[in-house]
Amino acid sequence: MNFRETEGKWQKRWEEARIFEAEPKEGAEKFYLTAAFPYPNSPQHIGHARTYTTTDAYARYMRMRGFNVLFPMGFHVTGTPVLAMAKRVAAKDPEIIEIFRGIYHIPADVIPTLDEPTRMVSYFSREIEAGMREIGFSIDWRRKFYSYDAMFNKFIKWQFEKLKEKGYLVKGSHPVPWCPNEDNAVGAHDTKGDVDPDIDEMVFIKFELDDEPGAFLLCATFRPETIYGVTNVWINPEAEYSLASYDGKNYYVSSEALKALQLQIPGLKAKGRKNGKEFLGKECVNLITGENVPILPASFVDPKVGSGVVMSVPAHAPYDYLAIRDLAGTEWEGKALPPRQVLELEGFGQFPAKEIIERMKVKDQNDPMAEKATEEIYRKEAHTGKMVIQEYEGMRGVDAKEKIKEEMVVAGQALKLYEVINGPIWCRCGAKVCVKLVSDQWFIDYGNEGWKEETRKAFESIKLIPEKTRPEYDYTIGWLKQRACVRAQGLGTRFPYDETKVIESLSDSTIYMAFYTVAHRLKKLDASKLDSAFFDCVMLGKGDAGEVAKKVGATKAEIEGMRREFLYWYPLDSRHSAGDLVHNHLTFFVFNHVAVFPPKLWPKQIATNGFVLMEGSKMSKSLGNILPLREAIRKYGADIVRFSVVSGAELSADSDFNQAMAEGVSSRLAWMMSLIEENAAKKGSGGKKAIDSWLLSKLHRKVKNATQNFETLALREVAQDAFYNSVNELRWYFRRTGGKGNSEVLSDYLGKWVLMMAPFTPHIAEEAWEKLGRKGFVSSAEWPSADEKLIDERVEFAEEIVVKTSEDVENIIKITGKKPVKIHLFVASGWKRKVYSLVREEKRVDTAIKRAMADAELKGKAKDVAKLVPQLAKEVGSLSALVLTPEEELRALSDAAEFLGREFGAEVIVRGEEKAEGEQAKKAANAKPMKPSIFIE
RNA sequence: GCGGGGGUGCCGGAGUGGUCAAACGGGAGGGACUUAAGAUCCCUUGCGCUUAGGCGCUUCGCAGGUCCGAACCCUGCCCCCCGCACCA
Repeated sequence: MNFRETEGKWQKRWEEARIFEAEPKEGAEKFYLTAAFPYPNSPQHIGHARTYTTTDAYARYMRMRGFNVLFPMGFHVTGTPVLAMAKRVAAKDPEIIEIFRGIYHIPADVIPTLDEPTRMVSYFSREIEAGMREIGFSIDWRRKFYSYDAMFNKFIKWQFEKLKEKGYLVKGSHPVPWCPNEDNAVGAHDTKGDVDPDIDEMVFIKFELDDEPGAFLLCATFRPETIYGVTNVWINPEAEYSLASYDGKNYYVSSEALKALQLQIPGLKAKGRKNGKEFLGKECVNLITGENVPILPASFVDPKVGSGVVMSVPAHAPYDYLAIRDLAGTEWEGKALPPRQVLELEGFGQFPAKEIIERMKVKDQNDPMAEKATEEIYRKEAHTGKMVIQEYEGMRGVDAKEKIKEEMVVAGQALKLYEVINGPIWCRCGAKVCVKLVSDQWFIDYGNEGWKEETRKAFESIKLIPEKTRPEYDYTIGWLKQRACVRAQGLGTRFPYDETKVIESLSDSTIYMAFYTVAHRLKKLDASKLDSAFFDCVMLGKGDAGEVAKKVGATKAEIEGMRREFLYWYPLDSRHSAGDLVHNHLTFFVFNHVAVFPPKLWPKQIATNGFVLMEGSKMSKSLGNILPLREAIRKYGADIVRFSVVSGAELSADSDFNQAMAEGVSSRLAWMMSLIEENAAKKGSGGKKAIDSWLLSKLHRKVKNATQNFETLALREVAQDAFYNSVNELRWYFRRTGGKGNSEVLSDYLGKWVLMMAPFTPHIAEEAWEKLGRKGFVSSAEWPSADEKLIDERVEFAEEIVVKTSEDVENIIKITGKKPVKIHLFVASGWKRKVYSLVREEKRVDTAIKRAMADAELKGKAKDVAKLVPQLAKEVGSLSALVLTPEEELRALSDAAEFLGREFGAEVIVRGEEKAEGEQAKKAANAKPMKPSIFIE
C-alpha cells in the first residue's frame, strides 16, 4: 500500500468535511487544548513533531471520546532571531546559507529572498503549516494568526494594560549583553558561534596610588573576601592604561576595559593615558587593611578582562602565586609582601594555591593547567573554605564574599559592575560583546509576593503531566524575580508605555490561547478600530456590548457572540510543550492568567514532553543530523513519523527516531493492513473456541488499559499495547488456529484496533476503517469501550498454560532427542489444587501440611500430600493466586491439542492424571496444578 | 553551588519486595520458505552443568544494611543529563 497517497486522500477528505473546524456546540462538552506555537525562523524538524503529535493524538482521542475539541495553531514571530538571520542572509553569510541549503534543502533561488524578516517569517510559516497539514494534525486553521498581526498587537497592548493596573509592571535598570559597535543588546543568535553571553557581577576594588592621592587603580575580582590576603597589585606592563574620572575621583583601568565600563558608568570620562610600565615599582594602598602594597608586572593579566588590573593573593589564587614565583631572578623578586592566609581549607595547609600548583605540577602563569587549578581551588574555598580573618572567622567563603563586598561598596571602597564571564564573545559584526546597564528598563514583576501566592494557588488545581514536574514549577515560582519585558528592537508589539520599545517574546506569549477563541471572528473587523474596551468586553465581560460594537464597527450580536465563544472554550483544558519551557514560558503562562483572568478561567492542565533524538544523538546543526519534518514524511510516511515520535519513549523522556524502528513500524502496519483487507472479504464462520475468548479478553483488556493510559498521556503504553502487542497476539492467534481464525472475532478485534490506532496513525486508520466497511470517518468515530465481561483472567491464564506446556514439550524433545509420535498430557487432580493454595498462603511446609491434615479429603491422601507440599513450597514465589479447576485446565489443553499436535507432528492426548494407566501412571502422578505432566512416546 | 531527572543485558528501554536471567523493540547467530535476494515465520542470544520439562553460579552504578527473600526498601558514596532568566 502506498502510505503517502492514502495520506493525501484522507487529508483532502477531512478538509472538505471540515471535521476539525470547531464551533461551540450546545450539549457537547468542550475540550480546548493548545501547543506552544512555532517560531518560524527555520522549517520544522522531526523534534518539533513530538509536542504537536502528542497534542494531536490527545485531541483526536478526546474527539473520539465525544468531546467538542478545539486545537488551533498560530505563529510566534516576536523577537530578534529572525532579524539576525535575515541580516545574515542579506550579507550572504555562508554558514547560514549552508544550513538552509544543506540541512533544510531550501531551493537555491528561494534563499536570497529570505533577506528580509517578514519574508523569512512568511516563507517558513508556510513551510511549517504545510508540514503540519501533511502530518495530519487535526488543527482548526481558520484561527491562525501571527504574533505581529495588528489584531494581536491590540490584544497584547490590552494585556499589558491589565498588568500595569495591577502594579505588575515596574521600571528599573538592568545589565544586558551589548554590542558597543551596533549599540544593541545581543542574544546568542547575534554572536559568532551562537554563544549565549553569561553575565555575572564582578567587584572592582579601589587601591589608592601612593604618589597620586585621589587616583585609584581598580582591581576587578570575583573574590572580594581575599582582599585581606593581598600582597601586591598586578599590571600588565605591555598594556596601555587610561585615566578616567567619575564623581570627582580618578581611576586607572586598561584602555580596553574603559570602553566596556563606560556602558555601565555613563559619567565615566577618559582624561589621559599611561603605559603599564610606568606603574611598576610604585605602591598603592589597600584601603581595607591600610597597608601599602607594591605594583608589579604579570603577563597573565589580560587588559581585555575586567579592568586590566588585578589584586594579588598568592595564598589562594594559583595565578598570583605563579606570577610571584615567575618574578624570581628579576628586579622585582622579593618585592611583594609575604603570602597571607585568608581562608582555611580542609586537606590543605596555609597556602592552598601553592599546594595545588605543586600537586598539579603547573609550570608557570602561562601554563593552561593554571586555569584548572584556579577553578578547583575557587570552588573548594567558596563552599568548604572557612574564613580565618578575625571579624569573619569561621564564615564560609561564599558568605564572607557577599558580606565583604557589600561593606566595601557601602564604604565607597569598591564598585559593583558586570562582566561577561564566558568571554570574550564576539558579535557577528566583529565587536567584542560588553555589558550595558540599561536604564529605564521595564520589567514584569514576577517577584511580587501576592502574585506569586495566587499563582501557587492556581497550580494547586492544575493537573500536571507528568506530575513529577511539580517541584520544578514550585522552584521556578520561588526564584522568579523581575523580568525585563521589552527590547530595543525585534518584531512584535510596541510597548504601550514606551513606544520606542518592543515587547519581548516570552512576555507576549502568555495568554494568547485566549486569542484563538475569537481569532477567526476578529478577521472580519478593522484592527485599527479595536481598543482595550473591546477586549475588556469580550474577555472579561466588562462594559456595554452595544457601545463596543458601535466603536469597532460590528453588530452587538457579533460582540456578544465573541464573548459567548470565548466563554465556551475557556478555560484552557490542556497546554502542551516540551519540558524546557517549564522554567519560563509555562510558569509565566500561569502567572499571567492569574493576573488577567478570574480563577474559573485559569488553565486546568499542563503536559510536557521530552525531545527527539536522531539515531541516538541530539540533533544539532553542527552534527548535521537534523531531519526536517517534511523530508521525514516523504521518506517514511506521516503515520510512521507520528507513531515513532510518540511511542518511542515515555512522555517526559527523550525518544529516539531511528530508521530501524521506523521500518519496523512500517512493516507491521502493512501486515495489519493486509489482514484487514483479507478479513474484510471473509464471512463469519464457526463457533468460538477457547482461543477466541482469549483473543477477545486480550482485546478488551487492551481497550480498558488504553483508555486509562490516555488519562496521564502515557502514549507510549497505549502505543506499545495497541500496536506491538496486538501484532504479537494476532500472530499467536493465527499460529494457534492454523491460520483459520474466527472471522467474527477477528473483525471485532481489527475494528477496535483501528479505533485505538486512530489517534496515532489517523490516515492508515481511516483507510482501514473504510476497508472494514465502517461508516463515516474513524476520526469522528466513537472510542471503543471495554466489555468487562469479556475480560477473563482465567481464560488468559489457561492460554498461558498452553504456551508453557508447549515450551516444556519442546524442551523435553530437545534434551531427549526423541521424535514424538504421541504426546500425553495429564492434568493434575482437584485435591492438588487445594494443596497448591494452602502452600501459597502458608509459604511453609509444616504449617501447610498441618492445615492439609485438617481437610477430610487431603487427610485421606496424607502420603501424597506430604510429597507434594515440599515440591510446591520450593517455588513458593511463583505460585499463582488464581487457581484453575481441573476442568478448565483440561478444556484449555484439549482445545489446544490440535495445535500442539501440529507444532510437534504428533498426536496429542489430554486426560486427567487419574485416567493414566500402566507406565504412564507414574509420570502422570507428577502433574501439578497449571503444570500438566507430559509423557512422550 | 542550587533545583530537577537518571544510572538495568550487545544497544534502546520495561520492571519498584517473591511468578526476574529480567517485558517490548533493535542488533547478532541458527533454521524454514525462496532459483536468489527481500519480506515473513520459528529458535537461540550472562556462565556452567544436565539424555524428561531441570540444577547451580554470577548479574540490574559502587559499598554497606533491613528481610525467609531486594534490580525493587534504608544509609552512604560515585557518575551522567537538563535548567539557573531577559533567550526563542
